[in-house]
Amino acid sequence: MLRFQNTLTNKIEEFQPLENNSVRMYICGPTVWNFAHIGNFRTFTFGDILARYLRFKGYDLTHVMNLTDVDDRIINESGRAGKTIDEFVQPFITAFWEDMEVLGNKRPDVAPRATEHIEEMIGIIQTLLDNGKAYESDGSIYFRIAAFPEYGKLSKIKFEGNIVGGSERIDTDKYEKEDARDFALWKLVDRSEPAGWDAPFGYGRPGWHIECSAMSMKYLGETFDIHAGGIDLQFPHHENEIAQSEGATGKLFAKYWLHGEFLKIDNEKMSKSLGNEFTLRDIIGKGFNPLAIRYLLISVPYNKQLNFTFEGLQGAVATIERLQQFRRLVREAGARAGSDAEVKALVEKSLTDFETALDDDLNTAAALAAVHNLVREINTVLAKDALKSDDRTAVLAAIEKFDAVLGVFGEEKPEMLDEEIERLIEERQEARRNRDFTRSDEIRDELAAKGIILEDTKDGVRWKRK
RNA sequence: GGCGGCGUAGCCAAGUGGUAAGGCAGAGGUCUGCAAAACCUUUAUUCAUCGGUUCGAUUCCGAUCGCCGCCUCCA
Repeated sequence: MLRFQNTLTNKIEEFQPLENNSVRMYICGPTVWNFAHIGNFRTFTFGDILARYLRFKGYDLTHVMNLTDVDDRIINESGRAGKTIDEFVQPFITAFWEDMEVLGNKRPDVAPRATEHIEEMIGIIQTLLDNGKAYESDGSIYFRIAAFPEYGKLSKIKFEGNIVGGSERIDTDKYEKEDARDFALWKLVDRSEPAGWDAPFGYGRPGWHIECSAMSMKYLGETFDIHAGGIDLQFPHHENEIAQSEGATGKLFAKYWLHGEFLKIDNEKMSKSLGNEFTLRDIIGKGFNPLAIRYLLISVPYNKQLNFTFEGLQGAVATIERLQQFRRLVREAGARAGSDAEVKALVEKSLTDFETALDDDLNTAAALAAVHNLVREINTVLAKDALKSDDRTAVLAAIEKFDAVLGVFGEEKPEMLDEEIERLIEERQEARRNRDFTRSDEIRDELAAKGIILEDTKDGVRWKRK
């Protein structure tokens, strides 16, 4: 029984799809104006785990993640570079999908771009104008929060006592609003500016939040199951999405809201000024295995702050190697026919524990513990050379299941031909038989330099790729 | 100032009103020509601090200290 901490209701709730077995999910994606940093990827990796787990549970999932390519920074930067939005943004979109792939995150079913959905945004804004939930002021269109009494239900924000405008903040919506809380749906711009679109209510560009309402409802319907994103989007972005969408349709927008917590670096907030803001590319550039990064990102449940340290990442590297080594050992185990009741029970228990953990609001830490427990127990059996063939099949099947959700075991990619390796190993064995350890170590070092690690066992030499 | 989260061994951390998962690192051992890998043993009388409730609290309540977040673009 899958349960989520629903940030809309602030309760742990049993997951109940709106329709039978199909689940529709929307995750707020990146603003594609630079290389995304490691904190972004924590959220997107959590989204991937969520999607994988829903499929693991047998749900028929539609997974949408948007690409924001139309905010002020993008417009300004592209204008400055003398490029169209598309020219400016395309390299970052390419880089983003490369990063996602390298981290093992699967592509969403639909990844719509804001600039390709201006028409849908205009449609929603027109509806809001028609039903009195939006108004025009100095040519721009604003959402009328006073006309949406439920405003604040997601973030539980109260406006009394909050720091309001005024201070050091420069109000970019410099036009007259009925209420300071009202937010822009459509901003009037001059035709001389780098980017703008024609709408019945004037030439301009969309406000900061309308794109997600437009794209989510286009691909998932007016009411869908899950809306997820980073905690920082809860207010105002998601709150405003609810206001716009429900204001336009009169229907519930999304049933479950899940928010991923922040990532800290060395117990400090990640920021440019502290010089601790790393892109995924920075970290991979330091030579870390992307799978280890993935492991570290999912080693703490999504709704807890994660303290990212390079010491911890180093630990994740060792852990990943242990998991991969485990799969190799199981695959290569010489097994006698049959099955052992105790081993069989171990495998079943680990699968049960794994699913119980993830059912509990996607507790990946506990799920990994279930994996590690099986690894340790089966390694003990392997050390006694006592794994039977049916159990070996069951263990490999369990690894497949774990990895369908976690994606941390990875797959090996050949760099050196197997025959070549086998030939060198044979030569080394010959040298060892002649007790020519100088030569044998030479060969071992040579192979190690090419990422081939040798292990001498009583049954012969085993090799693996690092 | 308003609202929220967190503080568990050297590090990353799960968790619960009934006596501390898991990983990394460390120590000792088995195995090995030496390694590597794997296995075994070992590493928190204690869960920021101080009070309170309770037969019993790390877990509930209050206070204090510290860290983080939202309220302003941001995953």
